[in-house]
Amino acid sequence: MLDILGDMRRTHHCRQLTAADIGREVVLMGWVQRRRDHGGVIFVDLRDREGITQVVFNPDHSARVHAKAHDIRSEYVLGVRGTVSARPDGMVNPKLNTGEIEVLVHDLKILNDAKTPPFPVEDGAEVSETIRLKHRHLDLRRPQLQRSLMLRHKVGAVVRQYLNDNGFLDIETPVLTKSTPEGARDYLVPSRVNPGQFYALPQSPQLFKQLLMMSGFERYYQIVRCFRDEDLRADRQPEFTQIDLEMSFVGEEEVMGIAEGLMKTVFKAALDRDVDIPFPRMSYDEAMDRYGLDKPDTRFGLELRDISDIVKKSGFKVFASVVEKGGVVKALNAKGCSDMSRKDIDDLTAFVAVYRAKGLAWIKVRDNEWQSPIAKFFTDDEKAALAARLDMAAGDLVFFVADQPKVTNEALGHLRNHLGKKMGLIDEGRFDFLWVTRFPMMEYDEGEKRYQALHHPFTAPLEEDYDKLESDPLSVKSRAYDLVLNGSEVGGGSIRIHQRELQARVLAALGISPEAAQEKFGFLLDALESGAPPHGGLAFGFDRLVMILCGQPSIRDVIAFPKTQKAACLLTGAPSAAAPVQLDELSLRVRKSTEAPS
RNA sequence: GGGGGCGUAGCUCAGUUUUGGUUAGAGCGCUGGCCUGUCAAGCCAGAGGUCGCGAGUUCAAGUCUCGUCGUCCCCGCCA
Repeated sequence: MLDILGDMRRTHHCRQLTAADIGREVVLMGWVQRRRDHGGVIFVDLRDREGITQVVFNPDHSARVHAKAHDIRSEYVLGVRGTVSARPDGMVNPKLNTGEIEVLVHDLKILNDAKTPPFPVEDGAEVSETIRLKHRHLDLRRPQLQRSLMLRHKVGAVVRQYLNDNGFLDIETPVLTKSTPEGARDYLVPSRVNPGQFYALPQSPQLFKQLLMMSGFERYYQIVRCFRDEDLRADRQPEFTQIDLEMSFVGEEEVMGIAEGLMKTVFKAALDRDVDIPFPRMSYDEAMDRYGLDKPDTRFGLELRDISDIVKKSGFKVFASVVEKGGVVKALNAKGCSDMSRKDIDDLTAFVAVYRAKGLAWIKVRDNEWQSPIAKFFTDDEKAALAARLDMAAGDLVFFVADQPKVTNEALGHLRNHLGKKMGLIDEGRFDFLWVTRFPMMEYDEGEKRYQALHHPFTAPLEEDYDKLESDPLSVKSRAYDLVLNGSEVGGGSIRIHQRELQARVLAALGISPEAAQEKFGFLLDALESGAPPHGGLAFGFDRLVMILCGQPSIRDVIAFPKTQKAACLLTGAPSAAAPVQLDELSLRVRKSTEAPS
């Protein structure tokens, strides 16, 4: 069979040729971005993954090739042989890297034709995501996605290089593994040879990497797929990728140091930017106090201020009674926003209502007075104290939320981010890293009436808090740390528990009985008795990190084949019904209403 | 599980409320013709519609009602 390429082999890619190549004979291969047929001369913008070069078919140069070029349409696959030529005077295209030259074609191979694409394959074309995902193979031809996925590759490559250089071993862990009913919902895989039994896909390789430390590998990493069967978001996919690492004989400093070096390396390689290390650190309590969230965006101020002490005895009963009941009143001062309309404020009230805030009080600071529905409730002393605490000046607009700490912080924390964007306070060119440390070990789950690990149950408590594990579990701080970048959690980890007795105490504090602990984590508890070294580690959200590096608003934009909000793949049609034969083999039966048509 | 937005030509949208009414429009793309320097090529002509789907109200539904499906954003959820 004759190879369609014949003797034609690519010599250059479509971003490579410059004025220095004028006169050379070259072969380019790629897709037709656009064809401009002037009846006489025909121009084709030829695109490959690197860029675009204009190729020219001139009847005076080769009538045969020119005639053939009439059949060319968008997205046809071409091989062209021709001579690199200077563009005529005044015809240079400054918008193209290769705009100084063009290739005058004397040999054309149409390697494949193509149907008219359902949407233009180019950046800036506003096409619905549904259509794009249905034809993802075409969507992926767009330069933006090509750049993003190439950057993703580059980041992965430098991560591996950096970790290899620092003594980490890339070790694979199972994908078909054991369900750990703590935490997120598992994806389950039925076992054919064990009827009625299921594997779970890993939510992370957490326990395996700890076991590898116990096995003596000392430094482990993996760029690894993780699975969580929870509802999707712009930054959450059911399968996602982590840069997962673990180290033995270390404390927080060593793990954070490796992570900082890794980020520095990545930012240099990906964006040619120098980031300052070490990164600043902030305790969880301070983050909540100043920003209301455990992942503060530190690129702008607009910090929250607790004013509970000032208003607890005020005539404004809403504030006073919230403080009375153990809640907090916090405020943020939107400097210079006093011209905000009533509708704007109503919209913001609706915005915080999403986070369960029952209202949003406000004060507009005018030259000589406060314009506010609540100002009349405060004494002159209280007003003076508020003005001082909140740095109120003419032109300011101050917002207040009064509720239980969780609600107040969450509402104002998100309002802060919202206003930060709206008021243009964020320098988009900035990358602010922040370590958030000293997380609480656990929180109380009102719904399930029990304590839950904030991080995960294998996180070590601070040594000084050991004795409070039973008596005052909510006050116990952990040796966990999250890495926050521009208000987004990009990584998290901890020093782990490496002593069986302590692990048993923590599991007990979480309300897990010794029997249940043995059943779920027995293999870990056993391993902890066999000489487990002190160890700790960290995992980065690879997709999120690449998303930020690419300046994209969704991780779907940095994943080749992402899923929709209903966890469907529009390209392949997954998920789909299973054939009755398959279900039989797996000893499964599906409810009638959802059965596959047979 | 809940709240909100969107669904009309291949694509992006207008038309949908105020006011249900004959033949549903535009731009881009596509097809054909003309055209030898364009790069958002130009000029002329043309084709292209299950108004997401299903019921209902009505003399009459893209438009009103109910349901349903898909998609996006958010809350819950995501140790």
